[in-house]
This record gives sequence, C-alpha cells and structure tokens, in this order.
Amino acid sequence: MYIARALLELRGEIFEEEAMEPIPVEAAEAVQAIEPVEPAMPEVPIEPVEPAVHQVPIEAVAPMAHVAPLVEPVVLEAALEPLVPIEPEVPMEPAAMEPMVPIGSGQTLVPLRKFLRVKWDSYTVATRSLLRAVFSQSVLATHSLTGKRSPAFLDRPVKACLDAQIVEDIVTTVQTRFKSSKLKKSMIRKVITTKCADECKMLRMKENRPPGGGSKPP
Amino acid sequence: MYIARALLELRGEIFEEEAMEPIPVEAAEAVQAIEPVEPAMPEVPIEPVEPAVHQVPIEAVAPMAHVAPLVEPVVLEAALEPLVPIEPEVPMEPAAMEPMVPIGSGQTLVPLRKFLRVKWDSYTVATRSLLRAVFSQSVLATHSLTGKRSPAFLDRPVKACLDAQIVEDIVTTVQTRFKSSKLKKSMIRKVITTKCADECKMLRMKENRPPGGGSKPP
DNA sequence: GTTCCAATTGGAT
DNA sequence: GATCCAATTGGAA
Repeated sequence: MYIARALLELRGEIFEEEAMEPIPVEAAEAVQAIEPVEPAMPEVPIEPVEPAVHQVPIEAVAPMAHVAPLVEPVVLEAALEPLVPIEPEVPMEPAAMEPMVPIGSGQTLVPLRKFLRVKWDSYTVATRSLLRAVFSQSVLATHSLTGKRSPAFLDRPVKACLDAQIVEDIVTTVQTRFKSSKLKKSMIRKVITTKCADECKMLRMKENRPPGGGSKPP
Repeated sequence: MYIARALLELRGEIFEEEAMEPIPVEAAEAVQAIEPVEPAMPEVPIEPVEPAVHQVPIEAVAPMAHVAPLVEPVVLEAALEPLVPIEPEVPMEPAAMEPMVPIGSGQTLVPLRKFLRVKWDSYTVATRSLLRAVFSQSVLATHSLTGKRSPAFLDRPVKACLDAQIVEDIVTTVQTRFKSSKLKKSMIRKVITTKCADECKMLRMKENRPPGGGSKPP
C-alpha cells in the first residue's frame, strides 16, 4: 500500500538509491486539488514560543476526497501562516482530518497528499520539492535560510529566516533518503538558499507583471 | 621513497587512506562515522585504453631530471604563467630539470615538489591545494573560473578566466582521488570559484596594507 | 517554468 | 591566515 510504504520510507526502513522508485503519483492525483491562490500579503514572521509540533498547513481540501470540499476561511487563513504551529486555542476542524506525515525529528508534519507529490529524483529536486510541500511560495519568497543580511548587499532589507526546526527536519529527511551519497548538510542548505532566491525572483516578476502588462503581438 | 610513492599515488595505485572528507561537521550533528573509503583495490583505469592524449605514461616522467616531457606542455607556456619556476632567482635551466608530474589529461604538468605538498585531506582542501600548486597567487587573485562577469555586480570589471584545460585537469584529478564520494564536477568548480575570490580578497588586503600600516603596541 | 551556475561580498569559523 | 558560509544577482541550461 502506498501510504504504508511512504511511511516506511519516511522512517528510512526502505532503501533509497539515486533513482528512487517511481513516486506513487496516482494516490496523490486521486485527491489532487487546485493550488490555492497565493495572497501576496507579506505576513509578519511570528516566532513561535515553544512549539511542540510544526504543522504544515493543508490545502483546502476534504480529507480523502470522499466528502465535498468544504472550504472554510479558517483553513485559508491558516495557510497564510505556515511557520506558525497550530495554536492550541484554535481547534482545526477540517485540518484534523488531513492525514499528516512526520519528517525528520517528527516535530514537522507534512500533509500526506503533499508528501506524496515530492519528487525524489535527486537531492536537489527532492529538497526543493519538499520545501514546496512544507512552505508556501510566498513564505519561500520572503524568507531566507538564516535570516542574515547579504554580505554583498548590506543595504538590502533583511529577510526573516525559515523556521529552523522545519529546515533541519527537511535536511535530515533528504540526508536519510540519499544517505548512500553521503550528502553534507551544507549541500542541502545551499539548495534551500537557492530555492528561496528563485522564489523571490519569481514573486518579483509576478508583482511587476500583474495582468495586462504583457505585450500582445497581433 | 617519497617520489616513488607520489608517482604511485598519481596512478591511483595508492588510495586515499585517511584522506576523505572528515565529515560534515555541522553544528551539533556529530556522530557520523568516518567510513573508510572502500577496501584498497586498484581500480583506477589509467591503463592506455586509448592512444589519445589522455594519460601521459608515467614512464615518460619517471626517468626525468634530464629529459624534457614527451608531450609538449603547451598549456603551461600559455602566457598566464600558471607554473612559475620554483626559484625566481635561478635561471630557467633548472626549471627544465624540475621533475614534472602530469595530472588529469596529462596536458597539465605540476612540479613534483609542489605536487608532494598537496593536501588530500578533503576534496575542498585538495582542490585549493592543487590550485596553489598549479597557479600563482596573483593569477588566482586576478582570474575567475569562467571569466564571466558577476551577475550581481554588472559594473565590476571582468576577470580573465583560468586556463580551462588546467581547470579541467584539476577537477578530474580531484574527482579521481575522491571518486568514492561521487563528487560532481560542479562541487569542485565551486571550490575553485571560492578560492579565486578568497585570493582576490587577500591580495586586496595586502595592497591596502603594504608595510607600516600595522599598529605596534609598546 | 524551474533549476542551475558562478561572481561578489563580509563575517563566521 | 585560510577556509567556509550564504545572500543576491542575471543569464544559461
């Protein structure tokens, strides 16, 4: 069973190799959902106090596609705050139904549906893919690995840093999957840095070309 | 004898021994065992599979000390003075006597004495060390890997690029030495880029602090 | 549409 | 003193 296998792989109990087994896309596609719209609102990075578990927001989709997708605004708002762990006082109703998968230390939870779409073709692709499963595009575009200022551009505003625990969980997950290639953490972190930079560029493109800016040759 | 051993190492008949990446060594990570680099097993395909210019037979150099290399070291005379004579004050006659060692394709010759000083502790150290054995500090400081302009600093003057053949020979040499870790060329090239940048910074420092700039507390 | 590359930088290690 | 890190960039792959 795919889910069971995915969980086993998670725990490193199934061997990986450079060319991983073809990803069970069918399972993911069965419940495929349209990517939620990314509100271009730069959210303020709220530092969690002492999070026990980092829960990645789920998409507004019914648990196993059996039920009609009951989209609640609460869920959408939650999706805006990917870095913030679920708050105790906010009971997540539909979110609780979403099957979650722990990665790394187990403190980071990834929606199973998203996890199944992660591409394991190479450590770089896997890292970038995992990032997209865990963070929203807007978060990736507005954050950096360390939150430190660019030494080459000291005047540029500093970006907030990605949640360190989640980053660490991603790194160890990729390391485990590709452990036969003895990946150093710094390699994976470099990919994360590049991914954030690329997302930042893409976001900038979209902002400067909202709609109607394109040239239309007749 | 050291020279004999060096030649053996060149042919890959002596292996990396302890020479391997001393481990990621990130922060708290720690405990990955330094796995011993495969059992000693001569597997380097130095054998003359092809008559091409690939590998210069070691024998052509071994007799040395009085015979010029069979292959004309065209590359090294290429204006960039990649290989400087050991002693500037001695005439070039001893330079012709200097035992040279071919690396990579065999088109690049390294003075044996410098080659013996190369550190093989890790692929990064080895790469930087090899660079210093092949290029002068001033060349490293004034050149870059590709010779392309920095995309982040389009106004900066473009540096000349290091000799592509020599770079390739360095890359393949390091790759061969550390092939058990399946190094990608891009990794090694990145080290070269960084080394050039570091040498450039150092040169800049020296230029701004010739002598007499230091503070002397009594 | 992404991903990758590498030049430059200052500080950290 | 040398090496490593990673933020930023534009264009190449």
